Amino acid sequence: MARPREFCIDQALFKALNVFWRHGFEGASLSDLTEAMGITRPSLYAAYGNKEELFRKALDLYEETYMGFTQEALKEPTAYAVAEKLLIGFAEAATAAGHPPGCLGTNSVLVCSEASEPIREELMRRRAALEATLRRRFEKAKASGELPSDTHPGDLARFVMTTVHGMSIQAAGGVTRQCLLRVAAMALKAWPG
Amino acid sequence: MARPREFCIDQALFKALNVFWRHGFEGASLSDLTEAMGITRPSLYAAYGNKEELFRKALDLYEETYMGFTQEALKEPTAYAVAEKLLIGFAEAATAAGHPPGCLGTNSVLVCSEASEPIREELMRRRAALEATLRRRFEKAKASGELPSDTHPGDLARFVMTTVHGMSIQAAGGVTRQCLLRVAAMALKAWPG
DNA sequence: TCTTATATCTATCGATCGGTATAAAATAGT
DNA sequence: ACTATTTTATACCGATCGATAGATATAAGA
Repeated sequence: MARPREFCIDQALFKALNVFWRHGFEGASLSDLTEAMGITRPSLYAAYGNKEELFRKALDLYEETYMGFTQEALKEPTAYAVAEKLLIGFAEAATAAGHPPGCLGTNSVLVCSEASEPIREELMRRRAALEATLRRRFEKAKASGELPSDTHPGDLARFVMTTVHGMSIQAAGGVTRQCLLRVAAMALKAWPG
Repeated sequence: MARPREFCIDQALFKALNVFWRHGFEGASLSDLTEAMGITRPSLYAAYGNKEELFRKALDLYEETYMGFTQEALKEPTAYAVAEKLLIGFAEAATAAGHPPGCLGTNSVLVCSEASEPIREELMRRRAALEATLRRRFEKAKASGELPSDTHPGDLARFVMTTVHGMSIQAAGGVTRQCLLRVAAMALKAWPG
């Protein structure tokens, strides 16, 4: 009973996701976004709220679309397999064709002006959540005897996350998938036991 | 034979370095910079050129002041000791008191608007230079028999740099020095041989 | 003291930032 | 055909961006 929208919300959100991925939250201007999405500013605000909400929606879409392997990895039977799948998954996701290299989360998490602190904190929260999940998985493995009793699950989780973030930076700098996979394999050599 | 400058160029540059460190190149506005430096805009332009040149000068000062340990590390007698000193040095530098956490180079290298691409490329260049130096050091160690003959020096250098960059992100997120040192120790367990 | 040279201050530049008021265009229901 | 409702496009908002013009203040040399 009203004029229908002339663009597809999800399709335009994908375009926005790509812009954010490449330039980060602050580096992506509304002009960049609307041009890539093929819509005007008022359409963007009517459909998504504002730039920050658009970013959060893009972030959700990103996790659904590209980070699904993390939930898959956590289902692996052994802690080692979880870490392996996580590292390989990130190496592949950060270098996949069809989207910018690196990790959207990492790309916007480091520094920003004070105006974007809420976004930075949101990203840090999500990052910490994954690390905590990983730590709990490793605690379980330690309790079940899979990991040696002198293993520190928190350290192990942090080490895996450190490698993941490092790979994300390397990927953003143009390092190839093969190279990252070798980095992942090397990190796994540090596995305890 | 002219009016003397009322501020110390090096001292003000240190203030600018801190602002860039915390907010990155784009996230640091001229207002942030001049306020921290205690000078006005025209003074800044007269003394340093423009924002980009100021950043490069701050970057040089940063490497002199905080990254000296990398050159020290490269003088270590064994490849393992080089890697160890590099990892420990970064862990400590990224968490030292008196300046923002993390690494200035990493903080501005990830993403930016198209206007700051030159800065991004400069940082990537410096990063790649350190990795190449490291790789050559590991090649020497392989030739001399210190490293097993099936070792890939490029992979090893990339793995060390990946860990360093990952630690930088962790530090920027508030991870403590002790935690980072344990990450460094864990990474060294992957050492070949 | 007068000139010359540089530094500083105030005030502003054009461009761009994120965001919006307004009104025309397009649909569905009556 | 008319009304209600939503989307669209144009044109603009105040704020901030990096950068600078012009005038004033402060020194050294003649």
